[in-house]
Amino acid sequence: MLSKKTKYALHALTYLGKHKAEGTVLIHNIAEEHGISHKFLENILLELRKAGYLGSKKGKGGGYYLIKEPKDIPLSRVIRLLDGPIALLPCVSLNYYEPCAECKNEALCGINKVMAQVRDETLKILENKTLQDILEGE
Amino acid sequence: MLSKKTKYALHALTYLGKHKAEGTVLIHNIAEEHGISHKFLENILLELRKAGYLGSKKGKGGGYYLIKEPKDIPLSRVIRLLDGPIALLPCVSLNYYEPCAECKNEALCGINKVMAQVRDETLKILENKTLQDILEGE
DNA sequence: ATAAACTCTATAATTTTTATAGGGTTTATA
DNA sequence: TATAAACCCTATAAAAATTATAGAGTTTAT
Repeated sequence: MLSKKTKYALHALTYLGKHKAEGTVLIHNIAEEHGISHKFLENILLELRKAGYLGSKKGKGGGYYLIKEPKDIPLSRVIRLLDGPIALLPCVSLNYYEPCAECKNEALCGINKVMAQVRDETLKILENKTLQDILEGE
Repeated sequence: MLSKKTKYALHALTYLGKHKAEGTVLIHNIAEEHGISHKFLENILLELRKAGYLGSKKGKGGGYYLIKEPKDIPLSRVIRLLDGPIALLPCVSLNYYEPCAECKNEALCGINKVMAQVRDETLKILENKTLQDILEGE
């Protein structure tokens, strides 16, 4: 399951996508719309900005806005940013690889092999679904 | 990512599949092979037995053994049993459904729609990979 | 009778996630 | 140029979930 962080990030991105015409949007408005803690959401938007998905304007009249096209924001990226690996095991993660302590030899591990396949097929799904798809469903 | 519980369950099932000829296998042997806590693994094997994957023999000379064919143990089942939902959000879980607090109307939620598609496609993957596939990779 | 091995439930320890707090910086505008 | 609005940043607290342990049953081969 996705963490609340990732879920809220998706809500925020969706909100920003829908309100693109308004220029900037306040954290406050997004938080209120979904009943999310303002401060918690603040941290999430900060991460999304640092990762290059959002721009911000400081000071009075400021706010956040999308700086990427919705079609260029795949679920895979948002999930990796906020939740970490998409792979089901650390030993097959492309971006967060770590060996599994209980496994003596990865090359001889059937679980490793199958999970690498699962990862590849899962990635295909998550790379092909974008914010655009979410927006089209609203 | 899978919890250690699920990961250890897969190791245990694999071990039991490989040692099918021996009749029963001791918790101890599996735990030692992978450096897993005996007691922790004990709880996991208990769950697998209650779920109908394993049989056990009590008393001296007892142990665990597979009672399902490896091809009839899909990853989806093992994951659901030990880790819970496969869906990325509670609002699209088939087996563990719960509404999302921050969502006013599921029918109008683009995230919900996309995640239902992701769930369907992910399930296809996890229902088609079985213990058999793992065993063939060892 | 005894020891081996699974059964079951409770609880403790650890880690991760979620949430809050509060001072800092920037900027529009009166 | 003072002020208030709004994002910036880091630290810490609270809550929840995961991981691990404990210990008293029960069953069974010998």
